[in-house]
Amino acid sequence: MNQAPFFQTIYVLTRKIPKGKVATYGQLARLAGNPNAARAVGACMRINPDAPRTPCHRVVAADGSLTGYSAAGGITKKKAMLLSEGVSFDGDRVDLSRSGWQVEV
DNA sequence: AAACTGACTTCTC
DNA sequence: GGAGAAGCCAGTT
Repeated sequence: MNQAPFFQTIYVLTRKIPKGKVATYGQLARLAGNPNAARAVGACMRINPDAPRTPCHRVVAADGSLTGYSAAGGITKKKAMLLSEGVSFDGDRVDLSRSGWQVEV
C-alpha cells in the first residue's frame, strides 16, 4: 500500500469502531494524536483504499451529520447501513448521545 | 520546496 | 436555526 503512515493510523482506528456505533472525524483525529487534524481524517476516508475493510460509513461529522461518502447512494446509503447496524438516528443526523463511539471511559 | 485541495471544526452574524 | 468565514492538519501535484 502506498498510503502514508498517518493514513494507516486512521484506517486502523476506523476499523476499531464497534458495530452499531459511530465516531466523528475529530474523535479519530484525537485518537491519532492530532485533535485538530479532522480534515486529514476526512482525506483518509476520501481515499479509502480498503472500503470493505475501512467502515468509513461509521465516521460522521462532529454533530452527527453524515457528510461525504462518494459511494453509490451517498449519504442515503450510508444512513441505511448505520441503521442496519443499530445506530440511532435523529432525522438525518446520528444520535451521538446513544450511538456515539465511547473509546474509553 | 511551495501551493492547492479536502468526507472537518468552531465562531460569529 | 441557517449561512458565512477563518483556522487547523496531512496528502498530493
